[in-house]
Amino acid sequence: MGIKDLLKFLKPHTESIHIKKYAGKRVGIDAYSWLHKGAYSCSMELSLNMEGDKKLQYLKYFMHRINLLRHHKITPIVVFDGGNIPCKAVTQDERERKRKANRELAMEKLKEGDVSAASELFQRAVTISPSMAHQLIQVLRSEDIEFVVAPYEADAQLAYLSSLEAEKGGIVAVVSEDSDLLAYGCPAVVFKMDRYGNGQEIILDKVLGSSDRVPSFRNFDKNLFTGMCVLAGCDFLPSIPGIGIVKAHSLVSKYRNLDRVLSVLKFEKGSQVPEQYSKSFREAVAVFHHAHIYDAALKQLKHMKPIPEDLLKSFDEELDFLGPEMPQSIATAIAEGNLNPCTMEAFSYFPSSSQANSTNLVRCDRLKKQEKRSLSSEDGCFAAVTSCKSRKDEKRGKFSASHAPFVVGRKHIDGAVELEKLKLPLMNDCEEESIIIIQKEVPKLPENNPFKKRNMEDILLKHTESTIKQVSVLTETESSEMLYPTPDSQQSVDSKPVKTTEEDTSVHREKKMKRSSNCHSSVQKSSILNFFSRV
DNA sequence: CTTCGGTTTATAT
DNA sequence: TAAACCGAAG
Ligand SMILES: [Mn+2]
Repeated sequence: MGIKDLLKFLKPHTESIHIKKYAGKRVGIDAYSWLHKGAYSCSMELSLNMEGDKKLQYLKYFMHRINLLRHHKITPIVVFDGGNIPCKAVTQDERERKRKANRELAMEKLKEGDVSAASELFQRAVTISPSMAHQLIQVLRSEDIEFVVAPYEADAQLAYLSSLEAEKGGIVAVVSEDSDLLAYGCPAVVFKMDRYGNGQEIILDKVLGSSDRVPSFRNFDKNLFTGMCVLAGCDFLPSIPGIGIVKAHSLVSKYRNLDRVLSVLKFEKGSQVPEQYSKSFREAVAVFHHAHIYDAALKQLKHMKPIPEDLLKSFDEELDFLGPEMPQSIATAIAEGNLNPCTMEAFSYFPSSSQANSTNLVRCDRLKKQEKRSLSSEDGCFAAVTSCKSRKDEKRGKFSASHAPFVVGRKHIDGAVELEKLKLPLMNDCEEESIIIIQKEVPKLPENNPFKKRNMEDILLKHTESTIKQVSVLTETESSEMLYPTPDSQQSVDSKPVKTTEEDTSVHREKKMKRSSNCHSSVQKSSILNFFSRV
């Protein structure tokens, strides 16, 4: 989980700041850290997919913070985690195992009638499902907030954005809880930002350049710093037994060269050093430098930093540990929030059960060209569209033409979902991989199924009436000083909804519509605005 | 002092 | 997505 003990170790190098120091700047947001925090306020509702809007409180939490930044004239860029990176698999499996255990315990307690014990356990079982992330994405779209879904780790994407000029979509700082960002070389990170905008800032160059603070990083460059992080133990590679952040730091400062540190370690620790350690070590460092990220200008997958020829050779041209490459169309569909990066299913507009994300309509599968994997037929799948390269293979396997009751191509799939909507220009990506779109049978839900009833549109429609008259000042940047007090003036922040007269309300509404006049349905938009303005 | 392995917290009323 | 915390052992 991040770099073990790094933040504690860097405590002397942190500075308490208020986020308003980034006024006028573009700042990256590590979406999952706020999503997780927000989910705590409604973990049971989410886990059980209960009726009502309480399970949407995580969205309100998130937007509250977004509005805090906007109030201070900061432009937030929200970055989501994407697919799972192979070398992190063990870390993630362990997390999921614990979550499931807690969830089952919670269900037991619930059966026993012990609600408070259950809800405590549900808190430990919270997961941010892709569906939840997608609901947030829809709100961000409606609020014209920039966002991007990273192909793999958000950390890497944020570090990449930090290396760009603002004009090219870059950011000057990142708000996150994750120490990995420093290992990725992020120049400025704000940790532990609270609801008032107070946080702990670490400037990497200050850390490396400072001469008077302890621990000292004299003679460290970013590469050595990253090496120290890996030695201390990271998500990709556990540390050698007995090595923590302190020893990692002293080894690196003593030898000022990672290869030398490794050979010293092998000599001193002997058999305690795993056989594969130095290879894994080099790979982990390479992830921090060359992870796969999305280049929004080129609209394609790239390495965070280009991989030098000799480094590539030293890995025998095998970069599988970075996660598979993907065609431009897929990377873009993921980045723009149209494709679930874990399942490769298209997001359906209507969220289903937020925790069990099972009713998406379309699935997009990638098959390596060479791979002779037989197309396993998932129950309920009945149709496929293939890209041009493999179209001749259509008769292959279970996906014969007779199973495909729709046009092969980009137009329509059986009338249910238009491919256009998915922004998947399938025909462009034939060399690398073939792409298969599978349509699942639309699940037949009973009329009283709560999953079906509770979708975003219902909720928004339902609340349009009640909220339209009660516009709070949360989305208004002018008169909201009292809601976002600066540290010195932060007494009563009980942000009660500001009662407005009918007159005021319509004025507010008009303002909002004007602001978003360039876009589609302003009715729905303003209902979303109002919904997340409610207090 | 440092590392290790476990548990608890993160919300908001 | 994680860090913080705490007692025990090296
Ligand atoms: Mn991370």
